[in-house]
Amino acid sequence: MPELAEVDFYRRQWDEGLREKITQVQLHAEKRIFRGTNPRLLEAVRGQRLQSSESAGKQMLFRFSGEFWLGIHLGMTGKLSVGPRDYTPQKHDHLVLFQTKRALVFNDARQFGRVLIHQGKELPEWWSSLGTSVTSDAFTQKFMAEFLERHGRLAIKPALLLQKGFPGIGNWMADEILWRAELAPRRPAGKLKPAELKRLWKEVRFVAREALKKIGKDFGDPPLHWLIHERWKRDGVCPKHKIPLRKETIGGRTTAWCPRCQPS
DNA sequence: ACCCCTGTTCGGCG
DNA sequence: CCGCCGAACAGGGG
Repeated sequence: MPELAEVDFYRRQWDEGLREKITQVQLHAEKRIFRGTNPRLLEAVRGQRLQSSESAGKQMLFRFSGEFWLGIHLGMTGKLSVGPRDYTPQKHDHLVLFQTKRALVFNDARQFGRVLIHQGKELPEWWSSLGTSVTSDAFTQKFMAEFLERHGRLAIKPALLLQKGFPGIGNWMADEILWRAELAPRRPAGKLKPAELKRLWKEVRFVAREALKKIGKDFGDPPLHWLIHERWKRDGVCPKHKIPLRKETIGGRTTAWCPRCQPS
């Protein structure tokens, strides 16, 4: 499920446990979710305090005392939650960090997500090598255009899903952005005119900011007139024209768009 | 039973 | 070596 704003929402769930010690660690060490890392390292998090958390795109980073870093990616079905101190871990709770007053729970049924553990003074490499946040000052129209140029033959829809260039943008946000920018999803990324690039850049930032505001805080609903409310309906219509949306697989992902707003 | 899925990664191909 | 595509991953829900 989670894209930019949902990821940030889930990250905040564990904030309740900031500054408090981990008293016990339960995990499913053999699960795919720990691929590429050593789950045994996590045992040593017992006795350490959760110090801070942040998110970047679809990635989250939790910092613990003792120079421990925990990275989490939620994949398609991952979520973070808080349970009571006597919480009983469920089938897909692959990592549960107990504190005196609560349990910090990571659940992921499909295990497309990932947990990474790192110990050391420096930020882990997998964190520092992430792309430039789409809401930052560094994400300029020029910066975006140069990225699209490097993937010039790729359709704009799958280009928006490249996390190196658009960290946090996922399937629904990409469709929302293209609909608002009035760009057909199959347009080659490298062939947008200056005015189109400007609209795209504006809407990338608008949709990201607005989603963070509405969803990131309390998982509220996206604004009423947004495409997201129509895109998964069987008979979804353009919020603006009320005509049926087109739906096709583009770059392996279901894509919905309005043929009138977004002409080829 | 069958088909869908807000995500990444890897192998094959050009 | 680079970039793109489809399949695979694993499970739940309609």
